[in-house]
Amino acid sequence: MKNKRNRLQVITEILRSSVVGSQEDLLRLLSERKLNVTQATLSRDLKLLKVAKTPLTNGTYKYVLPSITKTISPQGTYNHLTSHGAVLSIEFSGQLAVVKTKPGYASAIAWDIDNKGSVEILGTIAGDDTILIIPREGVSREQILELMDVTFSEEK
Amino acid sequence: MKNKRNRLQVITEILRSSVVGSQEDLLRLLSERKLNVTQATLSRDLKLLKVAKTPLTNGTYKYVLPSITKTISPQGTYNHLTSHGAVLSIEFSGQLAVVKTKPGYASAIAWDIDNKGSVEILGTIAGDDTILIIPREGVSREQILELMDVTFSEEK
DNA sequence: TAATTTAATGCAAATTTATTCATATAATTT
DNA sequence: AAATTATATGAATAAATTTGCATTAAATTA
Repeated sequence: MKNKRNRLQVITEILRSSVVGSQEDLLRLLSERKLNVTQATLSRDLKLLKVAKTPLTNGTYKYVLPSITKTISPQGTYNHLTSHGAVLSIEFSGQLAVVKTKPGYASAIAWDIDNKGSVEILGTIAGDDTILIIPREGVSREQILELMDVTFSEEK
Repeated sequence: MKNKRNRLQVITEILRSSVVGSQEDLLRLLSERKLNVTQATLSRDLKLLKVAKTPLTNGTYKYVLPSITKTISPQGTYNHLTSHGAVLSIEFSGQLAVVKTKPGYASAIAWDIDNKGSVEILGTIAGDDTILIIPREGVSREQILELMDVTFSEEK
């Protein structure tokens, strides 16, 4: 149904603010907020959000969210972009964007990005399977995502 | 018995260098190295080592070591690291770290860094004798140095 | 609008992981 | 050294998680 987006959001909020050790616990916390799903759905949600289960020093476990920026549009543009082709993921660190590609594809893709001639992007550096994008100052992450989406959705 | 210490060591080495998605897989990899235990023991070992199970983008899972390896934490500076071997220097510029290596070594070393699977590092780009390391947001220079130290001081 | 495709979800089975209980080995104490 | 205590481990089992299949709702297309 259409609660998914919201549910994912609530899950990240919960995991950010409390120690949850099992999917059943999470299930309870969700139902307290009137979100009723089954544990199976939760398993899929956590997989989607890339939430890891990690042991704590006190002998229990905790579900932990991937570091900060990853959750931008879990379903939106960037899946679109990564679902097909050689671009595997895009993540951000500060002003920079890091694009992961299939091995060997990076320079080819970087060329595409460069030749798009967007003012938003100052330049790129490509390795074998990684591209570093240096955006111009003041350019937002969303703008970059948008740009990448446009750049790569054409050729699908 | 008294193989425990050794076994834990081997487990960390395996997890550091390959993608392991289940305890059964790990079981197999261990027995290839003549270490035969049951899954129960493995579960305890992983708990002890605080190894987390995290979903990957490709739909599978991976066991990842905690990033701050407190078990072996040599506080030796990085000349420890650079004193022998192919890594010549590490310097920082803004958020980025630049590693200088002997000519030709960069990609090999970058591979090691990548396969350490540390959350702190978003990705690396290697040329011939230079590696660019892109740390995740909020990661300090000290953390990177520490990480590099652990990665390269241990076995080599 | 009807037909078709796609996405979300529950249920139940399968798989994976954690734990209980029993036992053996090593370490410590008397 | 014997007795006691602590640690490590396997076998079996329990608990937790993941997945295949079926179904329904939503979106898309004809």
